[in-house]
Amino acid sequence: MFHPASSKVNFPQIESTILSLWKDRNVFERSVDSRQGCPRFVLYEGPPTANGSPGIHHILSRVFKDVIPRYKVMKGHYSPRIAGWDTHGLPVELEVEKELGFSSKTEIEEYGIDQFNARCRESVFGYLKEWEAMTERIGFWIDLKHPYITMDNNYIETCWWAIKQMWDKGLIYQGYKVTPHCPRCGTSLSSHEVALGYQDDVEDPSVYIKFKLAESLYSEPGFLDKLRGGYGEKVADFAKWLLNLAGGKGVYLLAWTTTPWTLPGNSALAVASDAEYAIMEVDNEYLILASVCLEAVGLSDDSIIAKVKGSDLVDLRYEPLFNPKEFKVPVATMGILRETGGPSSDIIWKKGGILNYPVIATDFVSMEDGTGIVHMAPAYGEVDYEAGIKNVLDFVHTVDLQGRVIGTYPFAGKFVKDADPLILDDLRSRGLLFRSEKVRHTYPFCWRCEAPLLYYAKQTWYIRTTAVKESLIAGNNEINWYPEHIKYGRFGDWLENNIDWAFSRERYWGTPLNIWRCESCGTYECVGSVNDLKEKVGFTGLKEPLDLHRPYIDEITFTCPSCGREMKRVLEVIDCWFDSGAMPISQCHYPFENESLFDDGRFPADYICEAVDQTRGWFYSLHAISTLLFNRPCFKNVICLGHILDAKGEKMSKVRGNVVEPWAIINKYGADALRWYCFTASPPGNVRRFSEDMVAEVTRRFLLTLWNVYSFFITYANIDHFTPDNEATLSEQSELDRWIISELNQLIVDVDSALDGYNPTEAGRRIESFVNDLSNWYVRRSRRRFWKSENDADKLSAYTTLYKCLVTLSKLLAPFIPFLADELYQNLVLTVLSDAPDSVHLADFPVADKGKIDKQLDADTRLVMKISSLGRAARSQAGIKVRQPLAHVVVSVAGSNEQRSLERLKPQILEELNVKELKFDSLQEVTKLDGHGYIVSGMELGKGQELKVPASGGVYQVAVPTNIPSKLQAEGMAREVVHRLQIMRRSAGFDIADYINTYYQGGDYVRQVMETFTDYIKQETLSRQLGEGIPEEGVFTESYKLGGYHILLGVKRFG
RNA sequence: GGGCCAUUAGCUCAGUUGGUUAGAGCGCAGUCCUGAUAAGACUGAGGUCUCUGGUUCGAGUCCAGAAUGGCCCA
Repeated sequence: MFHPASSKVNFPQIESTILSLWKDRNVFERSVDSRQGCPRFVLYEGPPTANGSPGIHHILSRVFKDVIPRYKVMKGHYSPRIAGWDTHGLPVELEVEKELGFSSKTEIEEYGIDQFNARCRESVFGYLKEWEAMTERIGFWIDLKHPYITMDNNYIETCWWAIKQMWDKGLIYQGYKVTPHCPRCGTSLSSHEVALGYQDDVEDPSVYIKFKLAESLYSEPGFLDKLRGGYGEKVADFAKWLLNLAGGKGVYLLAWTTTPWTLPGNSALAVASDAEYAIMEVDNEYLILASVCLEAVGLSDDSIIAKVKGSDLVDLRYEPLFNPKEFKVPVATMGILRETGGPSSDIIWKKGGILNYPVIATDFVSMEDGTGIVHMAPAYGEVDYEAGIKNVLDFVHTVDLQGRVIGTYPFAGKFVKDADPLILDDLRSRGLLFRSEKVRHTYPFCWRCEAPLLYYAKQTWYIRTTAVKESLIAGNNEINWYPEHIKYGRFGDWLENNIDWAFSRERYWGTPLNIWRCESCGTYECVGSVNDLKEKVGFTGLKEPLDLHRPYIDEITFTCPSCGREMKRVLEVIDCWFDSGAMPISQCHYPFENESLFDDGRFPADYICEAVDQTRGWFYSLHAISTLLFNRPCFKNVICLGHILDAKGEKMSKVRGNVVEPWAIINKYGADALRWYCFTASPPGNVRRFSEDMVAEVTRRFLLTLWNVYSFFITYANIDHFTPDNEATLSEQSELDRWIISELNQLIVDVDSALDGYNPTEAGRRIESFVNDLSNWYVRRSRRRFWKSENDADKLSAYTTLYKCLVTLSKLLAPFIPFLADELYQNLVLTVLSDAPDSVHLADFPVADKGKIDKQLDADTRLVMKISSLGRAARSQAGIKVRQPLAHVVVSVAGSNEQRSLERLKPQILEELNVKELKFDSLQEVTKLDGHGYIVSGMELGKGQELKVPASGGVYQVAVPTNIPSKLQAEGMAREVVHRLQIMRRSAGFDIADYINTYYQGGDYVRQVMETFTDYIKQETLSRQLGEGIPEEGVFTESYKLGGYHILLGVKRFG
């Protein structure tokens, strides 16, 4: 006996039972261990940042991570799966800062780095629990007991080893560059972090500033001669000409900017040599700007006094808007670089500056926006900085790392964005602000704290990924991407445009950068392991228990091998993307342990899966580190998921309040429903709109259909005491059974190949369509076979067939909906076969018996369905219920082959359409029957009732007769009576297998029908007796009017 | 400004190398069937396959351009 399976089902409840069953029997561990010695299948878990609750998008990626290894295990692979947690980095620090109410690095340092990091460590564990609970609940099988944790000493040590490898290959360097800097977090961001934080439609000032030509300078005695000597005839003559032209009126160069706060740092103006510039007279002043920009700036051609080339303007001098000397900010002159031989190029700049304020020529001057004259602040722009080096400009820092204006400016102490209006006011009061507007554009913000990023020149550590660019690209060629377009699209493009990885962070909670520097002579050393460190001469400061984090690591010093003074660690920690990208080796503490990593199949991974935002995140950091260290990719296959939006197609965010709470969905519909939705609702690479309705729909459409088939089977199998017997060979298999078995084997082939090709969506949809056929054709057409009283070979065949389908389905579905699949398996298999594996997840994946695939039969059955569908339509049009038997139908098909096919499967059509005979005729003849005693359904009639005969195939017409012989009318009446009695049985609360006595009262016609069909009625309704006259007591009665005749029916439980 | 993806019924999605009348599910209206009943069948309404060109005997499908949306980059 199987355990009863009610058609009323509570999936979440079933799932909780299965969860405890898995736990009790250690099913996950055993599913892994039992495959030891088999070929490996390796999943790398991209570690989630454990500082927030898991969202619906995490569930999406986790179930996609789960389905493939589950499948591979059932296919005979050994697949230990190690969980991982990303514990470092700004996200964690920010959470703690929020708790403590901090808003700057100073506060953290006053609080104490040791305490601060201790809280970070704690905060990470706080979220682990919820993640573990969710992971378990959705059936994501991964070893949560032995996860890799990026903050573990061993993990850090491997990262150190990796950095040391790169250091030894000369791939690590320190650059003085302009980097995107977060003034709140006080650190630079890498380009992939910047990519995470662009915001559209940001409002910024759009201002046009007048830079006054340095007339006073030019009028100094002897200056022009000096110019002539230093810069040549042309420069001096042009200046002289220009001043004469202006005739004492002010001459201004007009420049445009959206960042007024950089104006005090200005030290040059750039023009395009080849462009034409116009000298305009406006309001009794002279303005210079590019001719093509006149219209955009709102100036008319009429005011043009003269036109010159950009190259003419080069080396003109102008007056600073704010003289740095006056406001006491540091100034240096750029351009003298000294190679120190170390990893860093020290830059020796002349202090004090030249303060010459020249016009320079560059090749990046845009004519799209602005005036064709670009304001240059070498400290606050990448191109500005490079132009500064090239043209020996002054380098003026007017802002500190918190983004506050320094010096003695009237707006000193303000955050740059707040200083903007004050700076503009100041300029306006001096008549230097030509126009001030607002612009909306895209601007980068910190991906965590949303502070506007400032481009800021400072020293940063880089990994020279550009050195291995060709290898990065070559390695990518070996990776299978799903969807495919990512490979040479988003990811490939990113590699083609590779730039060095700025990987140091001036922060606290992260893997400390393992570089020590002698403050005295500037010698650098990179330390590759804890032992390396301990062996250093003069080593000091290591405390037990070992903690490689700041501040403890900062206290470790050793003796400089060059000068004998003290080596101290540089203060940076590393980008947490480096942590996660190093996981292939760091999770194993390679090479300090697990040296066999590369020989035993643990590297590279067979499969990884994350959302598309990881293209420049984890996908890249994995690929970069692997290529830098081993010159090969570390993953073979990757599914790249699209983002999840809300039901309206809007991005989910806490601010909008449209975030889906995964627990609510799971508690209501169950994890399987959510999983099935994730797999089948839309292709994984696409953006998807999530809504609860969709989960409800897959539950109804698929899970409940499957459950109904299962529950139907259990109900009848128990009534008939059916016991599956694998040994039994079925001699007398019906066409229907052979068909569904053929479809089943085809399904196995298709699902296997789809999963093998990393396409769970296709696989799932195939299963859906099979279950639909199974339910709506096989079971529907087989109902009578299960219901009939004889236990004959046909009935046994039906049970055996449906059993086979359900058991196979449970195995095919195991990777997708692990709970329901096991529930089915437990009851269908384990209750009868005690020596079977005790979970479906320990079973082998089904193997197709291709010999049982009969494509002809499949096609023929499709034809039967098609003809039946047309027949039902014709009946419906004729208004004749299916319960009313008809003498025959006339059918036209494409040819004699199809006719033979239908003949063979005739019983299915006769029963489905409730007719006694199947007749064939030509298309034309069948069509003519319409309206002449028949209703015809099938091909559309074209205009003028002319049949449009297609060139080939699909010529189907079905004609049903509209007049019904009295004999058949009586039979229809009998079927109607059976139907009513069945409803009454149920209303009376009888069990499905209860025997009853049946009574009736009616006129002569009723009596005649009841007598003629006594046996039939008794058999269908499990009646021991069928008698006229209703007894007084204990009988459930109903009266009906059937076909114009009154009838009173009564049922009573037998015995 | 550049790149990638998407656009097919009210919604979610199929649509094979170009080939007869573009499909399914949900939803809506109606009818039917049913001891699978929290299902099922049939019918109906609902489509300028985003648009404009081009290639072709023939384009939802191939090519070019545009629009809208999403993502990524500058």
